[in-house]
Amino acid sequence: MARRSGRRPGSPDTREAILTAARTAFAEKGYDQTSIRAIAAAAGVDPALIHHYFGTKDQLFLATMNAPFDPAEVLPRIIDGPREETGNRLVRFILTLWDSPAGAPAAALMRSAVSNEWTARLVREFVVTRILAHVVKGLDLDESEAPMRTSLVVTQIVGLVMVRYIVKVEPIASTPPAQLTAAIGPTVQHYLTGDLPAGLRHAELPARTSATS
Amino acid sequence: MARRSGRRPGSPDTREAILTAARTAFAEKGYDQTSIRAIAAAAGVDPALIHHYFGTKDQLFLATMNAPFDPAEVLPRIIDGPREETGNRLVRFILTLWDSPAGAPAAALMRSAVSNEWTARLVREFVVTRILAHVVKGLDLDESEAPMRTSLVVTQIVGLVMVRYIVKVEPIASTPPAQLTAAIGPTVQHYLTGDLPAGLRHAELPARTSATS
DNA sequence: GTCTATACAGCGATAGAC
DNA sequence: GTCTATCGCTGTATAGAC
Repeated sequence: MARRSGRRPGSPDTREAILTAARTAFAEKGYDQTSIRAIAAAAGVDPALIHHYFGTKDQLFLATMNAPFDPAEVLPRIIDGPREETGNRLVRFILTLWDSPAGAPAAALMRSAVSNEWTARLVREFVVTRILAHVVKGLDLDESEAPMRTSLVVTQIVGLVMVRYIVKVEPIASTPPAQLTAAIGPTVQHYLTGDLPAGLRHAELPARTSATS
Repeated sequence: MARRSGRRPGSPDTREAILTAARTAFAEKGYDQTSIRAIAAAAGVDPALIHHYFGTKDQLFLATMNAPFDPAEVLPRIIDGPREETGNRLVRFILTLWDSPAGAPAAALMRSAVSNEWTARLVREFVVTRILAHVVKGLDLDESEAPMRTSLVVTQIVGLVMVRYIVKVEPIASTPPAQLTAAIGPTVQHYLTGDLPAGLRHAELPARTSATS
């Protein structure tokens, strides 16, 4: 948890020091803007050691992504409970995740997904399939509506995360989780189980736009 | 509009060629990931010419930002009309802006704001103050509620833009603007004029979180 | 195991020849 | 006006000495 401060010659847990330094660095700057040298400096080790332990920069990034949380253990906290409060539980889960140490890899992933194609794919598969797919599945929705409902939920969640943790716009960045949940949870709930406007109920997506002005 | 393809020795409108190439490059890669050399190659000019015309890379970026649209001309399209449909008009405006050529600078700004501090400030001031502040002002809201309502709107708008234009998650990325407006407009409307949960009605933001788990 | 030294590529920016 | 050449810097990655 604590960042390595001084020099650490001959430390046995150099590997862990590199990992934690890499986590915070990636979380703050994103993948592209984080240099191996900077990670090495923060960890108090030599840059060459990083390559020695983890190989390439990509492999190091993936190593920091491992085991931020266990989906099987955490999913019930979103799924179990009254159906009408799934939105609240989802928002609350997101906020507690990001406010915890496990939020650092998530921040890194978000920051990197914007300018990096393969991390963007990681986001889609990780967040969408590993979390939201299970949540939606437990709500016995019309299967043809599920993708659109999921996407709408993603817009609200991604926007919340971006504004609160990445761009840090006030007052959202300083609002307590409980109140934020009360404000945004109902929106997510509506996207999950509320009425969808006619036309996007089913997955019929016309190639033409009808009215834009 | 069309990207310069071949070589253009001695062209009189080299400046414009550079600008359009820069716009699309910044829009696709963001500020940091776009190199002067890449822009020059796309425009079919020499890298040194870019410095000659625009000075530094920052100045070139700012030059591409100029005049995507005129707020004074476009704001009435959001403000004028029934108060209960302001959310719809706002979402529709965002979608038409981003689907138009003027969306390229906006995309560049969004992509860059994530990893770049001074472009993030640009986003906050440009989008929030130059657009949303005027919209909110026209709704005769409780002044103490305005910042929180604006922030909530920003979460939904930013999320929509991120999912549709930056990360391009389906089916949102392919949904016609009209149907997207119908789905998300009411959310924005609710954040603007709907009931806020007790506790964040006013700007009293306790430093402690009350209940997170 | 750990670190010094360095190879190699790409960046923004500048000077100056044509 | 346009382009060649180059400087100074930073990045990843590797080879090899201790």
